[in-house]
Amino acid sequence: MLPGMTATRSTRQRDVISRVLDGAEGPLTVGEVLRRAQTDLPGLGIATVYRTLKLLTEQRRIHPVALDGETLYEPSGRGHHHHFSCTSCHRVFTLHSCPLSLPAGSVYPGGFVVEAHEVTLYGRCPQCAATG
Amino acid sequence: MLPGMTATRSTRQRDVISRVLDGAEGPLTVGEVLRRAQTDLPGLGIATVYRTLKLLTEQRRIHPVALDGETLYEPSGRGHHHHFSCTSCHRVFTLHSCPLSLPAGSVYPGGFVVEAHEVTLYGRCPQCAATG
DNA sequence: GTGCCTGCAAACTTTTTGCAGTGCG
DNA sequence: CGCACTGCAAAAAGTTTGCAGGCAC
Repeated sequence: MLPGMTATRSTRQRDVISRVLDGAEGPLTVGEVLRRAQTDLPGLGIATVYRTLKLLTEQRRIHPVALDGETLYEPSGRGHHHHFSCTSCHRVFTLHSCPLSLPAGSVYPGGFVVEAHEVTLYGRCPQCAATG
Repeated sequence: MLPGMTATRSTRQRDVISRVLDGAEGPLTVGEVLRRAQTDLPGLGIATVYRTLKLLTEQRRIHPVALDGETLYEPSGRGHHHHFSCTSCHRVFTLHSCPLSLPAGSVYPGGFVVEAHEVTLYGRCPQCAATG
């Protein structure tokens, strides 16, 4: 480790929070991370969740997803993907295909140099479409 | 007017806030709406901005746009469009073309019934691309 | 044993609500 | 002139920070 750097410890809290995010079906809100992590670690505090999400984000192990004005978190390194937000049950799903062909470096009409893109689809998830 | 319904009045505050949104180059944050509206109406309070944005949203005259965890507002009825968020100057622009062909009712791989979609492009705006 | 990490509580920030006065219709 | 609307201030909700004790290493 470089001089001046501080160590980052492995703790039960951080392990549980990472595991919750890794095992989720899609990105989670702060509250949802807390709730799920507390089933393993009842005493876990919300401040630790915020601090850990910030730490993991700085380490690029997870990243925030802005959706409907909420900030959700999901693990990084799962490749390019997008999200589907169900207007009925309000769950968010991860979509593994991309409907868009816009490689980084493309120039969009008007002179906008595209570095990245985000697509969110809204509608009814398979379950809600069948039910409703 | 139907019985039980309450009237909605036209006021200087509402007019100014609507005008600010109509004249903006892209969607605005609550704080930005307040700041711009106050140049015309210095005494305007933040509570009135929140209440008016909520009212205009219920009337479908404007709608919220989720972007980077912030909620921005823009006028409705300007047709299908998307947004470009500049990673350098952090301004948000409105894009008048759509890179995506996904009509409402399409079924996306996995059985997701699409009602709407949102695309956000990230990168450098024409100005920042030229400067930087 | 050292000092990073945690839980709790207090401090901030952002959004909502209550209330008395104001002004639209 | 009645009552919806506004500004102010307090309340509620969401996020960050300070601190004393606990635990990883």
